[in-house]
Amino acid sequence: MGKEGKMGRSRCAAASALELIGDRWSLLIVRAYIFGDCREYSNFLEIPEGISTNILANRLTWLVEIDILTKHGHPTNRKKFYYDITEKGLDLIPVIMELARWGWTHLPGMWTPLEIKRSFLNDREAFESEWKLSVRATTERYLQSAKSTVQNFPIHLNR
Amino acid sequence: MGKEGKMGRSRCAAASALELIGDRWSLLIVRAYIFGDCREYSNFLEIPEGISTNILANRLTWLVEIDILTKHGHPTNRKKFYYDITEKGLDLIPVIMELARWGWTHLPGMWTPLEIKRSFLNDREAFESEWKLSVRATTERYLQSAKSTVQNFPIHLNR
DNA sequence: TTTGATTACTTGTGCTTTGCTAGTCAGTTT
DNA sequence: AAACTGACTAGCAAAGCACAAGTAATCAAA
Repeated sequence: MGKEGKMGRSRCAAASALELIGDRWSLLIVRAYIFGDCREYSNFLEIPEGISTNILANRLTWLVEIDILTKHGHPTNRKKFYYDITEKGLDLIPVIMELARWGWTHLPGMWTPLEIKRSFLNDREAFESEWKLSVRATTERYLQSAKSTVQNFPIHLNR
Repeated sequence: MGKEGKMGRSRCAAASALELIGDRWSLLIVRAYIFGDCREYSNFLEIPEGISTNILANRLTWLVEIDILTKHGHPTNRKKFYYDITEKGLDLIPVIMELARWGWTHLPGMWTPLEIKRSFLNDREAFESEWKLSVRATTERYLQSAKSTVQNFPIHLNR
């Protein structure tokens, strides 16, 4: 991909992080995964910021390449795929949350649930580990419901 | 500028923050200010990632426009300017540090002083307020040394 | 079993942003 | 007065992105 390119690749951790995920879309996609429950291509296409198809395909490939997401065949529908997130990806929660915190304290008109603000500011570590569990659980539920759909309507007799 | 453009401007705080400072250079410039003691145009030009002049001019204007930096005439040299940082700008310390933490824990070969890691991980709030003081002090020193240069060599008699 | 929809892309076109290099120009030093 | 500095602009090529259209595989319905 185009990312490893020109930049003198300093050994500054912040600069290198930005080199990998500092474009207009990567963090937004990770946010949509973690906080927006997106698991499939089509889910990401629907995020309110409006990403275009080619860029989405491009970024998903990239995020898999740098080991933030992993890609898997859908358990029951062979034309679908779903994405899982790695520890490295989940570890972006603090980055996204600090960005959000900056936004809600300095920009007008932001919509952020009070409960989220409160629990994040109250104990960041606890917030992070709770959200990690919640993300895993969402993936679990997503996969379960994929399977149960088939169990509930095995051969579409009920209509 | 080009930033407010296409994006549907969701009310998500993280997305809006990224809309303002989520490009390849803005955060790097703020980092160079806070952690690299850059105060003048020419200082920023020398950061190891290598920013080009037009982009730098553009981003500095932008950062002033969104109230992260402020621009001032140099106290003793009328062709120079220096930049000061606002509270809104200093409040990006946690964002930059979380990015750095992600980088040093997940990317190989990063150079980060152990003391910084330790003190950040030990108490983030303390780290932030200490650095804020340090940044203010650096600006103070920068301005003092500009003045004292003149005091030490008032009419350049001593060489 | 053909027809039509869905899903996850790829391709093509044009606009916008970036990156590099080379000026410019006022103020400063020599 | 000449050379130098600091902060930009200008010009152009390359990359990134948006929008529209197309494709290939799969699935569902008639």
